[in-house]
Amino acid sequence: MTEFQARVLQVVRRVPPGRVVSYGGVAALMGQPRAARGVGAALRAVEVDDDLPWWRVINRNGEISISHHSISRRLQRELLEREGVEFGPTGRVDWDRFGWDGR
DNA sequence: ATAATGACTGAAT
DNA sequence: AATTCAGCCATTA
Repeated sequence: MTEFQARVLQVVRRVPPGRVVSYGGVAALMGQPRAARGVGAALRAVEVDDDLPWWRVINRNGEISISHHSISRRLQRELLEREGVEFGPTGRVDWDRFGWDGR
C-alpha cells in the first residue's frame, strides 16, 4: 500500500451514500488537483475491502469509467442505483443533484 | 531507471 | 453537445 493510495482511500471512504465524486474531485480533495489519473490507477491497484465505496467514484461527465470488458462495470451502476443515484437517458449522472463536494 | 498503460481532464474543434 | 488532443500521474512490467 503506497502513501498515495492510502490518501485516495481516505477520501473515497468519506463519500456519502447516494452521492458521487469524480476522479479529479478526489484528487482535489487530496490537495493534488492534477492527479485524477493517478486516482484511477490507485483504485485499480488497491485491494477493495467492505469499507471502501469505490463505486461512488465516476468520471467528470457523470459516466462510469470502468473499461467495458470489465464485469464490475455493470455492478457499479447497480450499486449506485441501489442507493438512489439516478442515471439519465444517456447513462449519465447529474452533478447538481448527486455530486459530492467534500462536505 | 525506463517505458508502456489507462477506473482522467480541460481546452479546442 | 460530441469528439479530439495533449498534458498529467501513479502503477506495473
